Amino acid sequence: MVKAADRAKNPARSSVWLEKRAARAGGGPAGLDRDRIVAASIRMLDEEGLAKFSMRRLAAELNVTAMSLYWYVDTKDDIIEFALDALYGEIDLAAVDAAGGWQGRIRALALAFRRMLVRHAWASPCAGSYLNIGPNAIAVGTKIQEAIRDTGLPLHGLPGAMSAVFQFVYGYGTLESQFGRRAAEAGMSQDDFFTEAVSAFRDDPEFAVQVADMKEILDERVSHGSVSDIWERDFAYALDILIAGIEVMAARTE
Amino acid sequence: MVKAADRAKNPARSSVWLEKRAARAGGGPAGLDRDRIVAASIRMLDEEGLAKFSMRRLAAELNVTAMSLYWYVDTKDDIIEFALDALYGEIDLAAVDAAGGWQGRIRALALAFRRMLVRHAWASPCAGSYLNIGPNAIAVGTKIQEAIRDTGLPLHGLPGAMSAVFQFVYGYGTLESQFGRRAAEAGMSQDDFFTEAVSAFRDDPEFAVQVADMKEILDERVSHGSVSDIWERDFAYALDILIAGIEVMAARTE
DNA sequence: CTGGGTCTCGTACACCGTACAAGGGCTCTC
DNA sequence: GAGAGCCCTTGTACGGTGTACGAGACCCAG
Repeated sequence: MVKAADRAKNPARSSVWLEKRAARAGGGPAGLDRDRIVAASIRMLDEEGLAKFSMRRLAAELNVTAMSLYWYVDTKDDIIEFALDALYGEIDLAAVDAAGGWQGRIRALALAFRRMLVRHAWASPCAGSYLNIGPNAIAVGTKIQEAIRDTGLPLHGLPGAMSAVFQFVYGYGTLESQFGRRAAEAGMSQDDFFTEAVSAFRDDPEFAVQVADMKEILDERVSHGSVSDIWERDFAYALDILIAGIEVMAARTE
Repeated sequence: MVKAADRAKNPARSSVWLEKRAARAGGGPAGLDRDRIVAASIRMLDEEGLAKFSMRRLAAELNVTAMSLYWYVDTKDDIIEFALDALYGEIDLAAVDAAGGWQGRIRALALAFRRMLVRHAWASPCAGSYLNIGPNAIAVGTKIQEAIRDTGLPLHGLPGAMSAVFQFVYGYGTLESQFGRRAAEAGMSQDDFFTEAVSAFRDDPEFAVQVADMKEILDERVSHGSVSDIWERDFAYALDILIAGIEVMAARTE
């Protein structure tokens, strides 16, 4: 029974997870349920994207009216925050433990995180602007901390190292997933889309000099294979750099 | 005179910059102008945020009706894309050249990029989902390529190295700016906001074990100073890792 | 039978992006 | 001077959005 009046007491709550109230039971005639709402949301977000996702459409999917959802949830943002945390749950932490050494665990975590972002193109805009303090996000964060802690870096370097690796993964996953999303929306393959995007400045005489500089890199890129091969290769190389860098910094302070 | 019919021929154009049409002159009675529109947009976005930014509000700011804007611009998204590119123009590339060595130039570029993202909290959600192929973005990208090229890394490693550094900066800037934005929206200092966010799991008995693991890091963090000091320190350390990693990888292939 | 909680729905409000057509004012041509 | 035509601005309208509010429908306890 948290109605508007109660909600108004907490006007700028910055995350659902800071709300202490428990989830609604949900044995009503419509068979609604917070978990069902979140699951349906993820399905719709995956299929139609963040832009088309609306309370009315979600409600229709669940054979219910929009306002029914508000019994289980305070705002649309809360649904998205729940959905986002559920995505963190897709990351298989047991598999991470199976990898050997902190290097292996960091690689495994980075890859799983990146794959999650790419699989759900709506996730990275959300992850970027919410707090990510749900239980699944925290669990992933803890695993990350454990891995970073084992690098042998000094205490004051641990947060920086965590950022170096996982803010990179977030950025990379964002780039990759949004590129894929826009290509799909334009009805093109990623390869065609890449060609079109490059054409924006390749054809512009003002950028002729710059293009000459880039040409070598672009050519190497194209000759290497498809865009999706490139995503893999560059990601792997970046991780190599990061791990090498951590090893060096750890050795320096021994 | 690109009207709806013409626009429909290019239904899913993925960037303003792929449009060939030149900007509208704009000597009309209202003194409107694409540059004026973009400048006003940046001002409003800085002050009120992406969520409150609307065509009607922007038009009111310019003493004009919403539909007038559509003479100079095809969609709201186009305005944002123009505004975003203008932000890249704030990055002082001449100052970057003044820094010594590729290490210095990478540090200078990274810092300037991060500062830009933090100064304009609306920028990182946008930068994440648009293509960033406007003239200013390309100019920055070119400077980045030049710096990376001088690292001595093999050709096939250059894109990965670029990503390692600048997707990290993007991710870090996103985290920092969105954290600042949410704190401001909640009417708190970043320090208070941080405390509240941590409390979400610190108080939860389920996470007691995890918190024990984190405690050392959190304590070190708090003892080090304010949140904004921490942002600086961790960013610097992450860049140290990245540069060390690049140096190692370059040496390996010599 | 009568509450009162749990859940769903209908209606309504303010706001959004933008399509469309109707102008006003200017300049250029006859 | 009259008219045509372009540049720019506006009014109105459509189909959406999130969600506040109040009215019910159902069920279970007293």
